[in-house]
Amino acid sequence: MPDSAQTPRQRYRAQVQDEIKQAALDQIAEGGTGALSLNAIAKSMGVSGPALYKYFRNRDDLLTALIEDGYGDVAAAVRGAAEGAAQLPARARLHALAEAYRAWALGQPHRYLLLAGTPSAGYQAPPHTVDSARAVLGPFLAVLGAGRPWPAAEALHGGLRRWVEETPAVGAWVHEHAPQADPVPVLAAVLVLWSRLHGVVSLEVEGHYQGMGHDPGALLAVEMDALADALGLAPVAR
Amino acid sequence: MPDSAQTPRQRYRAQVQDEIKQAALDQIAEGGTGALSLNAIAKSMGVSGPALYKYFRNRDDLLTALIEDGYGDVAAAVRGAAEGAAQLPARARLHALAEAYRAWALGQPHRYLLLAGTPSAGYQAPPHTVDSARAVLGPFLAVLGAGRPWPAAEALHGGLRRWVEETPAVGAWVHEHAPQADPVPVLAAVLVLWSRLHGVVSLEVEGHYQGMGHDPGALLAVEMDALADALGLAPVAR
DNA sequence: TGTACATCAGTGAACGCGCGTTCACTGATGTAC
DNA sequence: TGTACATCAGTGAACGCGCGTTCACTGATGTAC
Repeated sequence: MPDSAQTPRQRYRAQVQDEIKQAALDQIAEGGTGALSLNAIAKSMGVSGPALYKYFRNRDDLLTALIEDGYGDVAAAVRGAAEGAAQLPARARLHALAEAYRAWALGQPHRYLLLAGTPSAGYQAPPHTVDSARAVLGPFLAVLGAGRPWPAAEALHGGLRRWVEETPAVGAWVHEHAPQADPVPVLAAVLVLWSRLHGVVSLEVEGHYQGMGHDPGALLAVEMDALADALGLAPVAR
Repeated sequence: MPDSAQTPRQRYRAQVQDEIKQAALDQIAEGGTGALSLNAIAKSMGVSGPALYKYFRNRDDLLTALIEDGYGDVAAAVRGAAEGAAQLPARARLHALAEAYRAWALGQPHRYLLLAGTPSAGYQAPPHTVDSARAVLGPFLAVLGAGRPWPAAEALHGGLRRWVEETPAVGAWVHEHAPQADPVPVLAAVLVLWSRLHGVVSLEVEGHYQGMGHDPGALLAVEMDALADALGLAPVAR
């Protein structure tokens, strides 16, 4: 159904909804996750507070929408990098994907913190966001599946095998990105990848590297190289 | 000066101050970092709100005290593990230290989030806490200094060398724990260690592993083993 | 040892503020015949 | 094409709440002579 099939009212609704989200992001960018206030958003839009309830059921609803948008956006960034690097050897692709993730996080730190950080008091992320998180890591699977299984990570296999057996969606997800690989070692590798990515990038975004002189991008590259070594991906000429 | 040199009033003051901090931690444990409210603390202690201002200048002051206590506490836990593992080979010590850090975080997740997470809106950590963070990583330096420099991490050396030259305290800190080692490669190794530790443990504490079947402790062990391999630490019989 | 004074923990009232959310409503926009 | 009706965005008042912080004060505890 093309966009033109939307009634003007629907189109208007969607547009205002977007404006609200944008105003919310502006507010978070200034005052942090805790600073999200419906009243303040309304004021910044020149509209009364209760008007927002025509677009979001309540504050948590809006937060959830922001988080889902965020996951979608970073997933798109990683996917875009994967497409751009499709012709490169696996190790170079790994670097490109990791750097795309980092660049997204640095470009909009407040949105990154919305996804990575502990959400504000009492907020419970809906289970749907777990799927969204998977979309971010998907493109990495193709790279990791290209390596050999990593024997050192075998301690993780038992639990992950159980996960794959109990949750069909996980197997399907791996199969979609790395069709020829045994899913369990790939999942072990993606766990390592994820925690390294998160470790480097979240320390950087949260400002914990302040004062140390190193280049966080180089640290991320070091970590990805070490992972590529463990998976036996061919070295890249520099 | 022994404790008995304290006047009863000083002793009382310190005791009440501790009670306030404990009540604050209880509150954070229930409602998250954002739920810290002076009035609520006072009520839980059966005391009027303004009374707390005799003990902390304001809300941020209390938060800062909690954070410094937290750093001190986790540093003591790691130090304790280092003492307990002093006779073990380097690789086993590395595992013991990392596991002590993880155990502390899991034992009091709300305190961990206080240190690791983004603090609440507008709060600025005083620069003193950077030193406190160093105390946590100190015991790791001795282990890392026992390994060979890790050539793959050389991309980090330039920035770190500048850091050491500009900040004498950093060189002194490394020297204290790893006297015989060149500080720069040790700092590179501790950066990798820190980000891996943070990556695994923060994902676990923040609940992002929910649903995946793996044992996060095994993931941490895999990461530490990989690091030990890179540093050439002798393998440990299992 | 007893008395005068200083210190200081804690109180209660008050200030000014912003929050999320509900409710009954107005007025404009769209729809059906 | 014109009219009656339904939909729905947005308003303003209100509810009840909790927040951090200040202020002048009371009354108990400690100190000095």
